[in-house]
Amino acid sequence: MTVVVRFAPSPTGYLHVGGLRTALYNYLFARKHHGRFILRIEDTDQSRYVEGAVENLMKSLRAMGLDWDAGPDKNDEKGPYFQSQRLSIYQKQITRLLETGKAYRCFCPHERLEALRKKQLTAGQAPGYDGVCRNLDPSEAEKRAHTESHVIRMRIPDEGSITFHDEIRGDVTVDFHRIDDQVLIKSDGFPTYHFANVVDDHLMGITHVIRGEEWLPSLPKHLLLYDSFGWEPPRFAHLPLLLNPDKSKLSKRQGDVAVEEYLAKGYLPQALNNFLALLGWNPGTDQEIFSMEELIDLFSLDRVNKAGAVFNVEKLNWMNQHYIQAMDETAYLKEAKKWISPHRLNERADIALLTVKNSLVRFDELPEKLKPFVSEPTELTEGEGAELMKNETTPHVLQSLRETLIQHPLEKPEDFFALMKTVQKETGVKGKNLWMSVRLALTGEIHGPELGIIAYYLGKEEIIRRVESALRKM
RNA sequence: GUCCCGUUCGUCUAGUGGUCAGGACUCAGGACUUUCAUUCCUGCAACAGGGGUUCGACUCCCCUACGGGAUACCA
Repeated sequence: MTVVVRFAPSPTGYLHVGGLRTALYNYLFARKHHGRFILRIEDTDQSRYVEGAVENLMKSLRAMGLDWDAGPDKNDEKGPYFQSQRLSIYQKQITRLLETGKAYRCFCPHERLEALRKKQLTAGQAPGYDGVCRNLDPSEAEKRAHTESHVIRMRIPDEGSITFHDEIRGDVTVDFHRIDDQVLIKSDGFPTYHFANVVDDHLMGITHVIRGEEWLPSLPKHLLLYDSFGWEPPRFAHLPLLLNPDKSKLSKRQGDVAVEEYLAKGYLPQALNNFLALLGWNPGTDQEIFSMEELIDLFSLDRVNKAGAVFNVEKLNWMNQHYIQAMDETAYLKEAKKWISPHRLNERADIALLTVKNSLVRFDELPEKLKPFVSEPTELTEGEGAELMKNETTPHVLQSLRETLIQHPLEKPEDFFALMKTVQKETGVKGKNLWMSVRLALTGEIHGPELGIIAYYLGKEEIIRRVESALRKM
């Protein structure tokens, strides 16, 4: 049997990191089993239509390297892959359920149900449909359907229970009387999630439904639907949720949740994938860094955790830094140059970029990290730097450096060390006093990359200019 | 309220009856270094509670507590 899985987001505007994790697990599972990975857009809620959301979703998915075998832009005989374009299919299928009495038309006005709900809630009862239209005469209902606004509900058995198997959670049992007569077709003719989902999963030949845990409680309804149709249900795996630091379901309010935002901050797709893969799954070894190939090779549903996982940015940061460090020079330089404006650096840009490579956590930090190279030192009036500049040896050091510089070459970073050696000999100043004076004169900062590299980057003339400027301020 | 799911260091996790409960992130200390960072070393830190079962429970069962999810003509 060929594995067929799907990622079925509703287009709400952007790709949520939780959604990405679900997509990733589906993708890994599909690739591992040489199966198919399908992208299906669940746009059955007309009121939630967001312009450009689907394009945006696909863009993020592509940026993350998750390619699908069929989807909105890759139609085939099982499509279309927009649920909003499959209305006739749902119409046809619901008829079967109506005919067998597994579903019925409900003409209850919204207001009545609303009031009913309220009453039930205040009475401390479980809210649910009271079944007024449950036993309407089908032919009578059929007639009314032409003129009256209505929905179609599924008929849940009055008694009994259902036990189902989840690949991650094991066997779960739910009583039928707990389940409401779920709406299948809304009054606007669109299907609800439950109906469209089951119909599409079956028609598209989905073999494994891998989705978030929030769907676990409604699985009985879905199973009942498969049963009503006489279809064999796929296997199900409900993934633990991604959590905020306070353990609630990961939400926008408590930090970034959009994949595009992480990308915009300079997190690498590989790092984000690696990080997300480990949030709820691990291969049982101490390994933490995985290529996509390794993840595909090692992934299995039975090693997915049951408990929710807090999305810990600290760990993601560490991982991203690791991935940046691991990039080869060419790849790094290519990426880094996307994050700086081209005119900020001189012709020795590469050495500056390479120098800050190991300290980068995210690429959006690049301009800040490059400051020691590009910024004009500002006058030091207070703080540790100002104190050091007041040091009486400082002017001597700078004078000496200026003269030495004129007489010696500076064609590579190492030349600067030789140069400083000379300054040390001539002034008798060494260690921190020597180096800090120069660092402050050149960058205006007490911290920064190795001075030899900064000096080489700046070049003789610029160094002399800055040294003289510093001397004038003293 | 009701139903469902869950619970190992602060966080991500390993662990499937006998372990000094392991690793990673964070944090602290140290080494290296002209500074910061990187790197390396060391350290702090956990089985929610109570009952069983067993010679023996983090591991199995039950209860409680806590957390989360679901209870929509949203997905």
